[in-house]
Amino acid sequence: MPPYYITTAIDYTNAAPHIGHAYEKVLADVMARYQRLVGREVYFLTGVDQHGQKVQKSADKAGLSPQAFVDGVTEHFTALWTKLGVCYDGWAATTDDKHKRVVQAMLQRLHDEGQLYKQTYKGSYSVRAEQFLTDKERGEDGNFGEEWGEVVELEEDNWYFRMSPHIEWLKDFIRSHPQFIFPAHRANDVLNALENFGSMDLCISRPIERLTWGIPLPFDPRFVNYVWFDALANYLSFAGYMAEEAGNTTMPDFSSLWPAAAQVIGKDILIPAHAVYWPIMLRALGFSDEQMPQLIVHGWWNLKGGKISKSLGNVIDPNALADTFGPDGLRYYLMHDIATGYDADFSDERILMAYNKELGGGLGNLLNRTLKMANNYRQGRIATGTYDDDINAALRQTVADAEAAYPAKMESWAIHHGIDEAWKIVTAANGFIEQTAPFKLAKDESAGPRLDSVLHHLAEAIAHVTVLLQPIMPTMCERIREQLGWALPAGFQLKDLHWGMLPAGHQLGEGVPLFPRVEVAV
RNA sequence: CGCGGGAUAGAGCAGCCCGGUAGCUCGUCAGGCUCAUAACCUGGAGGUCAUUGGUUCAAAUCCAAUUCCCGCAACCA
Repeated sequence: MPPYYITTAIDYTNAAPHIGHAYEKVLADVMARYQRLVGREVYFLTGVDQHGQKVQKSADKAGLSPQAFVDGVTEHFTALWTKLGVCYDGWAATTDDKHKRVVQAMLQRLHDEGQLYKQTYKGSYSVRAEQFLTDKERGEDGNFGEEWGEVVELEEDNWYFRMSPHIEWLKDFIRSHPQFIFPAHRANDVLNALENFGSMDLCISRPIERLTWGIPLPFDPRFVNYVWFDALANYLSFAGYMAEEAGNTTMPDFSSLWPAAAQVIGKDILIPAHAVYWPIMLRALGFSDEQMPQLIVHGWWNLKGGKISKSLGNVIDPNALADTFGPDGLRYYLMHDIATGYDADFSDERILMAYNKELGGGLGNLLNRTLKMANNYRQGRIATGTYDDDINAALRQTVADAEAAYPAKMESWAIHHGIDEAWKIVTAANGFIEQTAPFKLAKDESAGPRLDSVLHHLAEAIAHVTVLLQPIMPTMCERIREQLGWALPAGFQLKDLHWGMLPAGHQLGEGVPLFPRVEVAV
């Protein structure tokens, strides 16, 4: 089985990361961890898009060189990923020389093959916005509004990429490959957009008089590349594409990674960038239909009602949320309260509830009460014995059912449903305690064997939960296992789950609350 | 008639693809328990599954129409 190559959009280093950036990276990280859990080799690539006019302007404003400016902003991203446990294998920074060389090699090749051409464009140019204006920017009266400042007629040469010859192919490809875009309904959006696309080619350059902060065109030094062959190409360059031509060493083996199994992006950059430009770029470079990647298009976190709690601070700052609820608390919320591909409303009340009621009251409390009883009654030692009954069997069945249903949910990006499966075990185990009342069994000498079996079932069930939730809450699952006195054996895979992972005589640890209640006046 | 998404208990949502007693989290009310992070368990109240029509023995689920909300292209996940 080939490695699982998963990418995310690379974030534009013009401002600090917000909740949406965090969601996308955590989503990809959860899938990467899940794939590792099922034993697959994973290459997880994420990074930052550092070139462009906005960066150049922001850097000027801050009195920094563009590189110094992006380095500073980039640190906010890398620090957040470290904090949130986003564990990537490759870091795609577009100012990386390795990347620049590949982009130049790609462009040179397309140029040599006649897929690029130079043309003069004449139009209305806003000096203030530093961009050409189209009819869309015209106001009701047909003139450009004051917000554009001085508008002049300007003539400018630029390089273009021939996209028109591929538009019909793309339509056919999308229709015949429903797997290309997930969720499927987004494909209709793309096809609809393509109908109005005409025969537009893509402008891929800016003259250096206007933009210097970019990758120079190798065949025409008076221009730098503009956006797409820089930003989108990261998925190729950092996977080892054209490494030899570019003189890059120690790169991944491209042939084994491509096509990417999942390219996780937001719905805003599907059209036209990822669903139009990107596949056409790939095709122009010679990739076949079978070598097209799969796009995973996620929705947005909206702030409905704009209700922001002062006591929580700026509620959409992922750093503040991670400080309050822990990195894994935030990861849990971000994965649980949204269906992949759809939008959700961010709610500070909901994250507080998810943390206190579900993580604290549900999972955390289950662990804590189990360990307390085991330590009080049995010095934390597991005894398996021969006692069994229907109540025990029912709990084992719940565990088995959840583990049977879990993989399909995760594979299909229904992360919230995967979590639900794990939670069925948590709920059943809490109910199991009420049914069996180990605290009563402890007072009855003759009930000793049953008490042993009850405590064993609880500890074992929790161990199973930590495996299912491992991709979502890696740190907390490990902490739980520490308290259980148990660790995942080296090379452990999902299929290695079985009843009896905690052997007779196993020594449990001490219970310390892992999700201490957060008290906030919302 | 541009396209797409949504409409399910007080709130937020799942279920819809593959029709068969309407489910989850929270809130609320009443009990229970006492091992536990003021937590846990049980039960109740609360829903004409937006509307209308169709297919069917049977529709939240399939089909058709209607209404209302939310998005929709350039450097913003």
